[in-house]
Amino acid sequence: MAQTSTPEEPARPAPNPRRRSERARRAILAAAGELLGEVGYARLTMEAIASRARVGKQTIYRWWPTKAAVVFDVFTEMTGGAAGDPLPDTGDLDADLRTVLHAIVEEYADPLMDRINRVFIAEVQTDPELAENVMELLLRPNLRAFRDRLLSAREAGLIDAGTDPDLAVDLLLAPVQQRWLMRSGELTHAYVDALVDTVMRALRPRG
Amino acid sequence: MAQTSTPEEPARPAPNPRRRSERARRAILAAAGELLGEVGYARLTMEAIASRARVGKQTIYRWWPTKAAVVFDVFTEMTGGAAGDPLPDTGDLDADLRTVLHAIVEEYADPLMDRINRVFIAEVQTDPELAENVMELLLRPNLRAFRDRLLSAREAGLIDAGTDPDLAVDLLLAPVQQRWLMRSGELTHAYVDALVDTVMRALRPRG
Amino acid sequence: MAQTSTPEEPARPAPNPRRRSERARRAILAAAGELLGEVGYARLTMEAIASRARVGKQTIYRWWPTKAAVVFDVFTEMTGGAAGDPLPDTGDLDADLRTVLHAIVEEYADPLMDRINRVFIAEVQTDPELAENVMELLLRPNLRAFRDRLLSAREAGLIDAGTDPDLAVDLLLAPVQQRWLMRSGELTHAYVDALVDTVMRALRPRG
Amino acid sequence: MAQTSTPEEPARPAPNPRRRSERARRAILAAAGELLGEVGYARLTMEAIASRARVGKQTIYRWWPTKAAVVFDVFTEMTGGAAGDPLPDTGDLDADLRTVLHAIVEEYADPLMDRINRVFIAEVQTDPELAENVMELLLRPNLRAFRDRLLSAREAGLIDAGTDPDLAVDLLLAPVQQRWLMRSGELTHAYVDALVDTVMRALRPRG
DNA sequence: GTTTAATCGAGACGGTACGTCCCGTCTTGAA
DNA sequence: TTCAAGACGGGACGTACCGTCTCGATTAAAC
Repeated sequence: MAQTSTPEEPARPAPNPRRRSERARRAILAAAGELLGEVGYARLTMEAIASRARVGKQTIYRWWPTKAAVVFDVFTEMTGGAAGDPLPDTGDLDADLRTVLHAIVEEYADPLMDRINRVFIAEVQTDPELAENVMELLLRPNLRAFRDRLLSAREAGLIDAGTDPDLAVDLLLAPVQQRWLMRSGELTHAYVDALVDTVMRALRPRG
Repeated sequence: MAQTSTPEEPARPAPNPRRRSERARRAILAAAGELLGEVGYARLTMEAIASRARVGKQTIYRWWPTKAAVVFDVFTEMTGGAAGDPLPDTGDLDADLRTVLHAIVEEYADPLMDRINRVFIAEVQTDPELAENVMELLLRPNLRAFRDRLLSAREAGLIDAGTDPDLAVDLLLAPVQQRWLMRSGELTHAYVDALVDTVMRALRPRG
Repeated sequence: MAQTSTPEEPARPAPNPRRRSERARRAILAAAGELLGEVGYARLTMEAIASRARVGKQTIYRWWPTKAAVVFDVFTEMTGGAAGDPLPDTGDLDADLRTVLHAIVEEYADPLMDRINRVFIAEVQTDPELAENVMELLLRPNLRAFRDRLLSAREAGLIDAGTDPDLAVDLLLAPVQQRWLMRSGELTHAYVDALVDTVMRALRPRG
Repeated sequence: MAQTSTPEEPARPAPNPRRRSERARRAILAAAGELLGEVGYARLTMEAIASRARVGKQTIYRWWPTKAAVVFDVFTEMTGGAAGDPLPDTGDLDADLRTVLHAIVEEYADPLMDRINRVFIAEVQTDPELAENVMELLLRPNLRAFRDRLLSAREAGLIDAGTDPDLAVDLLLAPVQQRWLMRSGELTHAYVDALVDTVMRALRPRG
């Protein structure tokens, strides 16, 4: 989750994870989390993390290649790997989608989540390896959960047999994420309801 | 287009734009553009821009508050304010949308555009003022162009009278931008075609 | 006097001495001098000098290549280039030598001079370029002063015409410096008197 | 020879020398010696010694308090405690002195001896405890050997009865060591011969 | 011969300082 | 006044070593 570099350029002899200090790991992630809240990502420094965690800088660099990697672990530690829980399946597809999308809207409304999510979006643009990590660990599981719910609905005949599930997922998630990301419009529950209504109109089984 | 700070805090006597050196301005933007291509945004420094442009650092700081502002101007200089051109209106809404979305896909496929667009996405997460500039000058015009085309189609009875044009725009653009942004899936012309098909199914006039 | 490196390896564009800040120069030398007295040379750090002098570290590194070079300038600033004053010439050679050697003994007895002199002796063992500087600016002038006095005495017929002045200088200075340097014996005025007596016995004109 | 600290401050339970690994001791001294030759004393690090010797750092710190102490043992291991051998006594004092001083000149001409001797000179300026060790184990025996030879010559009536043997030793050794140490002049056999000649002139029995 | 406690190789740890890179401001002539 | 140039005070970087501190895995002394 932490290691982002693959080609091992400078041949530093690779630290032994069995001897890693759990105490230091926790202190670093805690310090990073606190500072992230206090000063934001741009003004977050490795030096400040080390000093707040009462840890040598080397101890951070030994286990994380970059500031982004540390923050990434702060995040995964926080959410406890909740990403990818399957969607509820009450039989009422519209209601289930609404439930989950409302929850997402709530999450984006939380200032800490907002901030930390924006950090990833920003970092991911620059660091392709981090991008892959974020995709694989945070996004893809969610996309899959939606996809699975839609597939089960398709089998139940609730949506058209010809529906491309990936496209359907994009139609449900992308507008929400886009509004949040670009602040291109208000992100309300009403918006989500209208979104689900409209998308479902396109997915309904055709004659 | 350059000044991103509004309240003129530090009482520096506000440079006189009439005496501004056009030569320096051009050299700075050119140097910034080149370096952006060579090292990317994160490793782009004011110092390097100044040195490449054979310009004093002060000359940059006199006219742009931040690195992001410089790059922003590089971008607007490049696109020549093309943002916001109205969509073609051939009467065939599906075809018009496809045309424009295919063009967007092409743009994202251009490495320089890809890179520079990612810079904005990243910066915008941190700098709310830049965010507003980007929204106002780059995004909103495009959204408006789509919106106008959809409104004209609604008037022509091609899409349902109850259609929320903002939501419709989101449905057409967000999936494309999302795929590009998060690299969450291939961004092909076939995808765009399927997208337009599906969205139009939701928008068609209902009995 | 400060620059100790000759081959200009990394091609850093060589700072312009005309624009050098006298204020910073003075502050750095003052801070270095104070700290040298407080913690000694081994525990003296560039960081502490910079911080005490309220100066960026780069400002030190811009003008001095090493800690030793800074301390070297502290020293030359202190002594004001006094090295190399000609010896008194009262006509009484023995008395003149005694006067000067007693003064040297006093100088070595001063704790600050002791400390700073030891720094040079130590550094000079490692850094041949500094060694050359020290030799040329601090030692050689003194050796020359002694040599000149002995030559004038030889012309006056006070010492044997066959005397090698360089050897004679060594006989007068080396034992004093050696005792101080290696702490191999007490360095008293009585010792100096006996030394002059004995050496003069070797130098007296022979039949 | 190794322990330079006297009062056993930190109550660490004092390692048992009987269980000491001879293999490790040799490897450490060998590694230190090699590295000393390769990178010099200033760039010699405990870490490098440990790694080259394939030894834990603790094993070094267990038996030597400082880098200087290690190098000191490298040296004593090398010379095998040859310091302090009595001077030859052929009856011809001048010849005996010349013999020994020529040997010293040869020693200083050997690059490894030159380097290692300079290390001690340098270290001794900073570390008074090491200074005492070096004086006691390396220098004083040599001084004593010279002194003894001169005393026997004085008894034989070869030099004046009033001669202070300590001063006489200084007159013979200090100029040689000084020239080597400060590189203040060439250190040739001719120089040594002239030195002995001149000094002996001062020491000859007076009417 | 076994036991057992100290030493060993290894290397992670909390730290300090290094020398470098930029930041954004300030100062100096020349145009 | 603006410009090119670049020195300045400062903050953070990522690295190198310091000397201390665990870890098992050998030893070698005492049983």
